[in-house]
Parts: sequence; structure tokens; C-alpha cells
Amino acid sequence: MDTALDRAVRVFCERGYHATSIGDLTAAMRLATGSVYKAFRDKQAVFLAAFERYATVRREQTRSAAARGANGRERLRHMLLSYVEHSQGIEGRRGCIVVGGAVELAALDPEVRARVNAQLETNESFIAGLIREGQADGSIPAHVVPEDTARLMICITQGMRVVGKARLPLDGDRLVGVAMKLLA
Amino acid sequence: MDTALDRAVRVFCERGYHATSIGDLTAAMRLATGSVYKAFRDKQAVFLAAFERYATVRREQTRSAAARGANGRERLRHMLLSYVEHSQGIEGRRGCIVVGGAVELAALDPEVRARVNAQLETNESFIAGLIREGQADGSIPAHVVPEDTARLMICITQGMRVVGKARLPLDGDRLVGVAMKLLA
DNA sequence: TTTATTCGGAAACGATCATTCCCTATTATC
DNA sequence: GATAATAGGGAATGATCGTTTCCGAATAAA
Repeated sequence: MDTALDRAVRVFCERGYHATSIGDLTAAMRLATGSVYKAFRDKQAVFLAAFERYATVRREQTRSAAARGANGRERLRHMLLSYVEHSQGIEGRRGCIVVGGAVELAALDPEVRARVNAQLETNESFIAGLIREGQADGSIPAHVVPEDTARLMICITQGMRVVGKARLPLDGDRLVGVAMKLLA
Repeated sequence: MDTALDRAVRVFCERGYHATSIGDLTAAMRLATGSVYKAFRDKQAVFLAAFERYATVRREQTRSAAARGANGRERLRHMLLSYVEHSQGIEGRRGCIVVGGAVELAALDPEVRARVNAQLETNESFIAGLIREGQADGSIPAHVVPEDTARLMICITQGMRVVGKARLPLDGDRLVGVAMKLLA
């Protein structure tokens, strides 16, 4: 079932919510129509489950990428680099279900909007935490405002997914090199 | 007709492409079904026309906002501030048709993807130009790389539209204050 | 005044959508 | 070994989609 959900994630990432038919889902999940409706109340429920699954996986990936840094500043650098990588190539082309949910459904579905907000705020808190760690270990100046910088970095990461979906190339080292100025 | 197209822009911004039915369009444009198909080949053509209309208006708004600055650095500051304002409140909630096109259609419609790319690259060139102006007038250090910084700023602006659509509040002065560090 | 033409409006079309229902295996229980 | 219960597969359903077609009104030409 989790593997079926992973396949649903891919379809929703690639095609978004409205362009994904139940037929697309059953084909991707290798499940019949009836089976999908046995497991989920309706299409929105499939989307919400896929959303949570995606968010969980991405949270872990982001955290493990950050963990590779030796101090707060380096952890932020690795996190940003990880975001660029995921915004590029096949995965970048496929897209992010959080960005898709925000753009396609935030205005139409309060339930989805709440999940998107929760995910964005969780990420923002994580980034702000990394900044504070950096200030504690001396790798980031004290005058950096964690909340403001974190919110701008959220804009950067979400924007990278948009640009990546449009297939503009992103150079990780150069982009992150510039972005690290925000911690000066 | 241009006023009808403006109404179509609003609907496509708010609901995206697939969630907007011809019925939604005719209601918003105050046109009958037949009249829409007299003026446009199909739904995609309406979207492309709305896209171009939106892009043109936004280009002018961005340029006139930038023009309020006395030097390159100040022009960039005003441009970023303008983007935050447009990403907030009613207009932010409504959304950006370029971001919507990128997220919802870039993977499915090569024609839309080409328009999105063109719009992003135009904006990026404009920003890179402002940076070079700032370097020429001494308001921006010479070691700033125009292309890399411009691409990151594109990520920032597109990301702000995503975050604004999710209805997270954005503080213009604080956000732009942080972003201006990229020009240090 | 009459005729031809253009323009907008609404009904009708086939296709596709999300959803429901029913049937068939398979497993577990007694 | 028989039976009840459950999970999965696929056809049927009503609604809605994008699109086409036809009709009437308004305008311009004759």
C-alpha cells in the first residue's frame, strides 16, 4: 500500500490534482477503481495521503542533508544544496506536491491549504533553528534575524521548485554561493 | 474584449487552468459559450491570451516600480518590494498566472512551458540589467555576479507568489531588507 | 424597404470525469 | 471441508467537461 501511495505521489507531482484522473491513479498505483475507493474515501483523500507521504519523505531528506554539516552555517548550506538538487533534473521536472498544492488548491480547498501551511511553517521553523544553531556555534553573525531570513529562504526553496519545473537549469554551487550571503 | 480578457486573467489566476471550466470563463467574461469560441480557438488559446495579457501588465508594473529608484541598488529594492506587495493580500491570494502555468502545465503543455520560460528569462535579464546598472553607478559592488544573483532573485520572486498564495503573511520591509544582502 | 452579413446566445453533442455497485476470488473460522 | 467475511477488479451511472451547431438580433449595403 505504501508503494502504491508512492506511485500516486509521482503522478500528483507530475500532473497536479485536477489533471490527474482516477484512471491515471489506478494505472500508476496498479489498483482497480474499486480498490482505490475501498482504501480512500475519494480523490481528495488520495491526494491528502499522498501529500503527507511526500511531506514526510522530503522532511527526512532535508534533515539528513542538513545533518551532513559540521556547524549551523554548513548545515544550512547542505540543506540549500539539497533543495537545488531536488529541484533539478527528473525530480525537478516532476515537481513538488507542496508547491502544486499551494498553487492549484490553496484557493479552493481549505483542507489542502492547511496542510500546505503546516508544511511551510515546519520547514521555516527548521531553517530558523539551524540559523540559531549557527549563531550559537559562532558560524553565523548574531545580527542575522532568524525568522526573517528563514521566511526568505522558504521563498527561495519554493521558488526553486517553480523554476525547476519550468526546466530552467539551476547551478547548485553558484546559486547557493549567492544565497549564503543572507547569513553574512 | 481586453476587459473580458482581464476577467479571464483573474479566473485563471485564482483557479488555475484545469479547475476553470468554460462555464467559469463565460460567467467571468460576461460572454456566451459561442462567443468565446468565436474569439478563441479553444480553452488553451484563451489561457495563452490571458497569459500574455497578464505578463504584459506585470512587466510594466515591475518596470515602473523599479524606475522609482535613483540608482541600480534602489531600483532593485523597489522591484523586490513591488513583488512582495503583489504577492500579498487579495492579489497574492489570487495568484500568479506564470507560476500557475509553470506548476500546472509546464509538464503537460510545451506551448505554455515555452511562454513561462520566456517570461522568466525576460525577468531575469531585467534584474541582471539592474544589477549591472548598479555596478556602473557604484551602488552595487563589482564582485556581485549579475547572472547568478538574478537567477536567485527569480527564485525569490516566484517563491513569494507560492507563499503568498498559501496566505502566509509577508513583511515587505523585513523580507526585502534581508534580500538586499545579496547585493553586498 | 429589403437583403446580406456579422455577431452574440443557448441548446445539443460526444467524451470523460468521479463515484458507486456488483461480482469473484482468497483467506480465515468453525 | 464448509462457510462466512473480506479485499480486489471491472462494468455501470450520473454529472460535468470542452466543443460544435444552430438560431435570432443587429447592422450595413443596396
